[in-house]
Amino acid sequence: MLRSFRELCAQHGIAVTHQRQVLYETMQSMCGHPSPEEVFAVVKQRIPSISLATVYKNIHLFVESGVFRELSMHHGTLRVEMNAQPHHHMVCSVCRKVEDLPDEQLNVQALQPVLPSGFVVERVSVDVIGVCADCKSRPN
Amino acid sequence: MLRSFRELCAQHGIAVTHQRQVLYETMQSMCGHPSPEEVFAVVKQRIPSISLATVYKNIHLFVESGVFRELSMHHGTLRVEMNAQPHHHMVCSVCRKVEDLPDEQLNVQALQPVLPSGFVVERVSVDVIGVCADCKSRPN
DNA sequence: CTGATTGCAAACGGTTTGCAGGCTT
DNA sequence: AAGCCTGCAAACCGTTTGCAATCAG
Repeated sequence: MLRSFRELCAQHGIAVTHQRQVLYETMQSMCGHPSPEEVFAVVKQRIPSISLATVYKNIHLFVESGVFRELSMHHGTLRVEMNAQPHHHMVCSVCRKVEDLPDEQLNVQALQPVLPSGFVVERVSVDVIGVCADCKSRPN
Repeated sequence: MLRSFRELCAQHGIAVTHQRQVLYETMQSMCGHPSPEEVFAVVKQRIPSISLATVYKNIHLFVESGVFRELSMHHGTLRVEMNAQPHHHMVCSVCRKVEDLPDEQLNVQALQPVLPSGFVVERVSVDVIGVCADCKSRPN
């Protein structure tokens, strides 16, 4: 379970640099889902000369090599829901296309979430993440 | 079911303008979840003089007044998942804070989604959307 | 008539890129 | 030694804002 950063890098085929190691440790130590700017501010305390570009490059490297994951598979730009029916989404992890999935096709009531008290639920949204038929058949 | 745009505006307390009406009709007619730029390109065919700023202003107005909804409740900036355990999310619709919800606290296997053939599922991600305790207690 | 809405252009904020020098392997 | 990685500054792109002219109620 407790493995060194060197091993982790070897496993993912990426070089071990000081910036990379401090960034990794910092991200692991931060709770929640901080933004790149927030991570940058903390890393800067240990490496004052680090640049924001390096933080971005390495966060992407970590995500691409599978060390971390992206929080949301959705598009980066504003997307609006015009479908007024209750429904959920199928998201393609390759092309990021989002398709609707009618609520009846999912047994959402069965979820029965155990939540901390104080959180007032408005609705439950399910994303079925995978690879769409188009991306599956496309060679690349 | 079939109600006029005038009625819809009256109901939401917003003024009826030509741009607004064409934008609404265009968005309703586009399938999927087009970006503001994509909507703009289509609306421009009917109103060549319309500006992108107007499209943005009105999409926001539609979302604020409840005519449409936002596709994803997540932050606009890049957020990374450092928690390697299988889990889901509780998202506050007010402050957009995201908290983790361990997979065991949700009966996800019970969902049994009915999917179109050709879609290969990687995982199912559940967002429990609501208002967190902090935002609930905060007066504003 | 009054306030809301529009189109424009400039500003903005988060993110990416090109590049010269430095570090890892 | 070869190539990857860093820091910098400029570019980028989606989005927002300020403003004067125009429109809806």
